Amino acid sequence: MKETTLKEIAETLGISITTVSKALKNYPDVSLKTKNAVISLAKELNYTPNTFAVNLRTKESKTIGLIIPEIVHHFFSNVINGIVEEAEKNGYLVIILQSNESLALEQKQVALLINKRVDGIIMSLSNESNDDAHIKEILERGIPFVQFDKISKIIPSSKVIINDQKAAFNAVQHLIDQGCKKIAHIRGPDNPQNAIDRFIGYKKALEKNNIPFDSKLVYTCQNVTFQEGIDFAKQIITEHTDVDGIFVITDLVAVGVLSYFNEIGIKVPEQIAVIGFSNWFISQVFTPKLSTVDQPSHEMGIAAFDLLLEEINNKKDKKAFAPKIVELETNIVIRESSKKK
Amino acid sequence: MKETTLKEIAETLGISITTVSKALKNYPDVSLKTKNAVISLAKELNYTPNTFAVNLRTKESKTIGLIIPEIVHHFFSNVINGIVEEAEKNGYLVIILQSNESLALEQKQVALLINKRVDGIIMSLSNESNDDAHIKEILERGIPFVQFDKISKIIPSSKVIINDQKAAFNAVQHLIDQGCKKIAHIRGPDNPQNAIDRFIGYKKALEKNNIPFDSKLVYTCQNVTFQEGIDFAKQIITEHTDVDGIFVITDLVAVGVLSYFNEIGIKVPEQIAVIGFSNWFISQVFTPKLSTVDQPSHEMGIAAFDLLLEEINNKKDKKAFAPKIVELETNIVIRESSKKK
DNA sequence: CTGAAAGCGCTTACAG
DNA sequence: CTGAAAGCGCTTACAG
Repeated sequence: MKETTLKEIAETLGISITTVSKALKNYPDVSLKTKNAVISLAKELNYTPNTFAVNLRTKESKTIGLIIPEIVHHFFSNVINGIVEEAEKNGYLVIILQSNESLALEQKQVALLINKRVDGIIMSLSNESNDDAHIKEILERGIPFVQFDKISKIIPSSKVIINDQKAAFNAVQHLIDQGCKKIAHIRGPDNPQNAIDRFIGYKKALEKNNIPFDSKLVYTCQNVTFQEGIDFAKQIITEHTDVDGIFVITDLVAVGVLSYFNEIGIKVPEQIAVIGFSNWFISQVFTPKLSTVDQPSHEMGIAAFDLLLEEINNKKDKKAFAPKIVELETNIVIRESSKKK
Repeated sequence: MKETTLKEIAETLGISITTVSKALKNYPDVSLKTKNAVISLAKELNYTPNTFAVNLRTKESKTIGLIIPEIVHHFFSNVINGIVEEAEKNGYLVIILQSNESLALEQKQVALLINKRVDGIIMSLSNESNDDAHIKEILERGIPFVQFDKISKIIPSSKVIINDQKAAFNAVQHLIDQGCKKIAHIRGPDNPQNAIDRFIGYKKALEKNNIPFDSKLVYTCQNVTFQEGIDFAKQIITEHTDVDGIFVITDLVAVGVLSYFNEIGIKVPEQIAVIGFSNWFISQVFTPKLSTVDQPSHEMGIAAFDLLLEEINNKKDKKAFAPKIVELETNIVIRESSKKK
């Protein structure tokens, strides 16, 4: 179908393209009469400015890119939700890409977004990411960039994070307060900073309470799945008959643990207390209800977009911009799976 | 940062812009020597074609729009996943918008995407949608368009659907086969076609088995939430002490039902059998495990994108395109919540 | 208050 | 094999 252009409106009205453009953009130096004529004709013809031309002229697309490891994930879909909503409110659209936890895909996707000339990029790294070249390229090209959740500490960009060490510390301290003496940890993969930090928080809590750290009590997820929860739960009770508490990297895995314990009749929390991380929806409806650390996912999305927008605007105004780090609060949510007392 | 352009490459090499463009696009009528020189300089300068200019010239953006009611929803995030993956494979990017089940937002978002001149639009209607004007505008403008899941039957576009009537019929028949005599239905809101069709399937199954239909046994969700499951479960057992089966519009609500029955000690399936719809992840880990209808969400996403791509390509070739309807198979998944025998 | 003109960075039909 | 030129549809500095 033929799209209406400024030229057509100008010709129909017998005025110049310049004036039509100004009238539609409400410039002050157009007579009211002309303005009204233009606006009403534009409306009649269903005129919509050609974004491709506008983008080319203004060098911005009012579109940002978002790369996340997994869309089908309670935490990430909530973050997406926050970003998309906040972006729309501010006149921006969001292109979503999923790295599937693969570094190769992530690199390709960064290239796609650079190529697409999005106004900015928001990203959470894949578990495989241990190479920064593609991230550095984003910064070198001067593209506004915000990291969240799984971040690279050494990349000097804005970040939206939580204090994983502290949150993990509190979760483990809570288990200790409930009387747990031998606490296992099912941790995340080796690369992600948040898995590392939660592990450090676990160790620090033990140390603080004079409980010796035992590396044999630490189990490392490869894929962070429900099934791994089942498998590690089995392994833990086989290898350590006296474990009485488990701190798990994330709720999905923790629910796997609970599910296995339900099946073989281990009483939670009486025999073994369990606490997860993320406050996934399922955690509050599972039996027993899972204790966890609430992460403000929707708010993280909003904060990430806001930081990006600030950087985009500063860039437009040619103002310097120093990366900012926003740290959001987390809360321990105590439910049935850890309440021994 | 300054971006490299064709012009710069041309000037550096002392050749024309035309030749540079052709060399990079691998036209056959460029000497190998020139081609190599261009390619290697382009690489060195990190050249990336300016998509804004390419879009303007070619009149396509290799970007599609997706409007869904809710991102944070197991079914929809799986569909998004399928669409985003399939799009990327075919060189397309996906802009996501969420209508939040609001007609007003949905209308605004359609306008945004039209304005953005995406190459096509994929959409699932909001529960509020009972007005087609904005959808018709998509078609009138000749924008390739595919509906899925919550569709408008009368809009002549391509569609990816399941046979909701049949699937619901089978689910209810299954309850009857288990010996249920009085089956309640917690249905979805009034507008969505799939809620209507599932309701019809429910009625047909009763009819087929000579069970009288009783409108008092039908409960209508407004927001399709976990909490509504709890509330309706309570209402059902208060109002009808002899209900022995419930067919629920979707798993999220069904899990609410199960959760309430767990709490007050009603035995599922012995006293009341329950079956949901969608095969949400949680359904297989809940106690009791929820019977449900498996909907191939990821495949729906792939099919929707493929239909859209076909229409986009036909439009480019100026070929006529007749809307296609793809109906995907569903399967009943029988788990603990409905197995009386 | 109005408009001619340049230019954003590309693609491609056409000429040589 | 190479290149001059037109044109995609806008925006905006500038002149009148």
